[in-house]
Amino acid sequence: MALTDKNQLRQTIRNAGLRATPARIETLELLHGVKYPVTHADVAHHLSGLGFDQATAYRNLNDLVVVGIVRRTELGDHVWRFELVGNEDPPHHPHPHFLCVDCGDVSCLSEIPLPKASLDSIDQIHEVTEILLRGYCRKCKLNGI
Amino acid sequence: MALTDKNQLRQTIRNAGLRATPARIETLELLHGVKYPVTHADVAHHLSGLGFDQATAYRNLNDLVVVGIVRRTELGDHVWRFELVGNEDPPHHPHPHFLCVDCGDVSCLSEIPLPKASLDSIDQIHEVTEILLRGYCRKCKLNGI
DNA sequence: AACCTTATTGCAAATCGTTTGCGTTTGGCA
DNA sequence: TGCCAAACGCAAACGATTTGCAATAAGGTT
Repeated sequence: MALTDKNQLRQTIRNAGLRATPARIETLELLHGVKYPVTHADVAHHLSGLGFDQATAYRNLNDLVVVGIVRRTELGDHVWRFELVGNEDPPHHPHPHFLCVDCGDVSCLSEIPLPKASLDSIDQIHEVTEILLRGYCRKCKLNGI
Repeated sequence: MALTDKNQLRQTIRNAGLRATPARIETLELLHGVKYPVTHADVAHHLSGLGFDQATAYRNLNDLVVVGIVRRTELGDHVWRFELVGNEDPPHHPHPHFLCVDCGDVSCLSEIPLPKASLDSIDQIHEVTEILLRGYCRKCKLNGI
């Protein structure tokens, strides 16, 4: 009955024009269960524990990105991360992330005010689709960097 | 006499505690000549034209980063980019970049006002060292994306 | 100016994250 | 139920980056 119900997930996938395979359903379930972007490796590891090949994990994530169910992000540490696009309105609006360069933790900063107006005034920029901040998180500060 | 004078570069390298080898001097000269971050491959290609190995290019860039002469950035396309730290004050202040996900061009947005205050108020963040924007540049918009 | 120590280099092989070729399996519409 | 393209598993290919090792060279010392 929940939105993460297997049949619901199956429907989401089918509506996007993809076949609802077990690996894809598992992938979406995993993505529904986290609150920050996960890496290719995270998903591949999870799926391989269920008997799926990691190439399948990679391919499915990319497919889900292509059809717009999932968003792919690069946070500066050379690995792709994935998160559900979700039902935001509009669905693809800029979504800032913060990556701690020390511990690798990622935070979603959906509520932070963006300097949208000033960005629009920059000559080179037509449209900003993503904003990423990097630095040190408080936890790592406490551990004495 | 210029700051990019070979002897000046040699001195900069020596002051940082590294040996002033021809490859390093060439690397710094190249970095002085550009106004946006260049990739490992850019530098490696330039140096290999001068008879240096690409492993040398990679190692030198990383060394220059370690000693603080060069800054390493990741703009979301899975390649490291490098730029001089320069004589800013303070030398490592957040330095926003814009990457066009279509054509790959990079712009430095050193003058754009940052929401510094609001960032500091985010719980997870202790210090922001880098800001990156991605999207489409005007040039690519004109070419009809 | 020759000398010694150790950082740096060249080359090739290794590694990491990711993608792809190909023959086999499977989802889902007819 | 049967068909066919989509998706799979496997293993090999890939591009960016790093590393091991023996040879070379920077720069302080004599």
